[in-house]
Amino acid sequence: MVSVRDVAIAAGVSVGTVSNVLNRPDRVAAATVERVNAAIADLGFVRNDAARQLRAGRSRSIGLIVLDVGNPFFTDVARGAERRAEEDGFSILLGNSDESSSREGGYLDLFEEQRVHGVLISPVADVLPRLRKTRDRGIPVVLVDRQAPDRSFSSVAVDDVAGGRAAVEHLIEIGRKRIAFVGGPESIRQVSDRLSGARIAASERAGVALEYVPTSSLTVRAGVEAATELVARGPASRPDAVLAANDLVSIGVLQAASLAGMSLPDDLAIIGYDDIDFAATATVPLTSMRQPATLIGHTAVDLLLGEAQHGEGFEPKQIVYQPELVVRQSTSGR
Amino acid sequence: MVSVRDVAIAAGVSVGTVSNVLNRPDRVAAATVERVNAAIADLGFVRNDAARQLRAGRSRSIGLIVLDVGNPFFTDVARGAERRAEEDGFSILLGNSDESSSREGGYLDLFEEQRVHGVLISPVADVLPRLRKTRDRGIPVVLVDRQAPDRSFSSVAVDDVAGGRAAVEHLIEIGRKRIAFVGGPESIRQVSDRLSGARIAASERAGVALEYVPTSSLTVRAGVEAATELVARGPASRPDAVLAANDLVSIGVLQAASLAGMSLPDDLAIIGYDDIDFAATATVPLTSMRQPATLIGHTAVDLLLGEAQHGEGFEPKQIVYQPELVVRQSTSGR
DNA sequence: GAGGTGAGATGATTCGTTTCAGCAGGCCAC
DNA sequence: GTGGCCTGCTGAAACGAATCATCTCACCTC
Repeated sequence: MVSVRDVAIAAGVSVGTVSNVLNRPDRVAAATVERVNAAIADLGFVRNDAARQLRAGRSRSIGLIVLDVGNPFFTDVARGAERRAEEDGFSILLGNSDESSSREGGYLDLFEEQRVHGVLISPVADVLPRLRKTRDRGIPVVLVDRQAPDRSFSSVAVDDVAGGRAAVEHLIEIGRKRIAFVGGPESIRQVSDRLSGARIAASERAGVALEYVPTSSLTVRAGVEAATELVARGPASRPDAVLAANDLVSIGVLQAASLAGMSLPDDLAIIGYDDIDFAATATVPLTSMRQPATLIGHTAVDLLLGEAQHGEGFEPKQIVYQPELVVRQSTSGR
Repeated sequence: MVSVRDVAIAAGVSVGTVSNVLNRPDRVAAATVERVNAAIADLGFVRNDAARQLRAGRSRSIGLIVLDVGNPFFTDVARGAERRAEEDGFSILLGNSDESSSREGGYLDLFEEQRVHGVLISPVADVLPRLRKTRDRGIPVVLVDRQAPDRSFSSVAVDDVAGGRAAVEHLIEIGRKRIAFVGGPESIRQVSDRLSGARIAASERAGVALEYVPTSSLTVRAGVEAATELVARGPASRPDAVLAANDLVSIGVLQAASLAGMSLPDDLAIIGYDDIDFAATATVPLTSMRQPATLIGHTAVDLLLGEAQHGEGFEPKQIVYQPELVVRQSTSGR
């Protein structure tokens, strides 16, 4: 492996000069810059990032921990974050917790060891104490798609209570009375917030019943399982509408309901959440609550870099976007 | 920031002993281990990965560059890779080239600077010379979903020629004569291989015409655009079947065709490629060529770690899986 | 020609970890 | 009592880049 030292020897200068060529070429005479660059190309020199980081004290990476890489919502968040990070010469390390606390913890450990510039996280459950430790070690943390109850962390979120509420209000408007909320686990804030929004909307209207149908995760498979149980009930006790905690679950519900021969949305109206690209292309195009995924990622990195610059005593900021109802066939029947 | 040195002082031992507690606790007396661990917990010591790496000469990460993180096929590959890497204590750095050579190059630079343990890449176009350099620097490279024409690299791929061929044979079997292959750019090997497989199948049957409809990328949007142009033609010159280069494109085609009021699969049969989860849940469930995505990622890491251990003179291995036709409504009409 | 200036280059030092030759002291065998 | 051999621990030497106080020297001014 060739190091700055080798380059320095080859170019007939000192290591300090090579370093200057690399980092502040304006301080070096043009002829020297050229000579050093020639030596670099010649020897195939590649900077050792570990050495830079060791010296600098921290890395130029930002850790991002998401609940599920298989969910397009999160890949969109990641894409937004990456684009913003790129602007400032940072890169994103993507970690996938798969809704598991232990995997989440593993990534936090990893990111701390890497002396990451900051951490963006869509937390599984209550890792707030852990995150406080991380921040105490000097690593800024920004919550994604979730707010800290005590406002002690910066966050970029969408108003999930309002979203759950708007979704159920829409279902009520189209005449539905027996509504099921499908999703879980409740420990995920997105789930519990959307559920409580749904409950508020339902309680405001007489004659509307809201049932909570828990699932163990937010996947297509979980949606299929929950819906299979639902449609197996008699038509009388069966709900006439489903609000799913996210689009993956709603696609599962839709799949199971069609398979059981139900007519959509007549027998069952379905609303999803996130408005991923595939919602519009589903068997019956899905009504969904749209969230500005790319923007969320972008803003989160913004906040993080701001916090990283200001250092201590930075006032956490909470950003909340509003979701938007996108009506399609699964609730409008064309 | 607390270092091994601080821990050593706190525990009343030397730095060497702290390091041994961290890495080979069996060589240290039990009482000492305990004392050191207490000091670590007490001070909140976190290893500095940069320093470890600098010493070790390379990192415990593996770089993975994919063409599109938004494509579930690649997130499945990533998941498989991650699972396998985890087993040996490695982590995956995920880079998204978005089919852009310059972004791809950027990630390669980054990974080289990080002295990554190895690189898994689904290449955009002809980066082979560049990859050779990377390997010459001592970083093993494994191609994913693509073979090196000269077998100079290890690779894990799926037989795309066979896949394209099988797909078109299926279309011919169900009586289609005017087949369009939609996808691009051709510089992506997956596209050109699937296309040439398709051409072989078409040429073997008299009276079957195959048309190539290029797109600029492999996305839903690109599929919509291409299909919009196709359906605008008169029914006589319009194809009666489409093979899309991947599922995202096929979903776009399907969307545009339905919107234009075409009856599927009667007016237009559609086959996708990859069999992502969303293929089965599309407006009209999509026939698709299934690829073992998770297995591909798993195997790629396997090969990589093997190559990394053997060092020089490692004989590259080419692994080729066979795709599998999954017939659904978009070609069977229920 | 003395004194001053500043661009350009230098090289010792630093970051935190791992490694490894070597040391202390206890124990056993002869 | 000496030599040999453990076990457990030590401390200095790397790893590669960045920093910064310091030096050199060409050039300018009076």
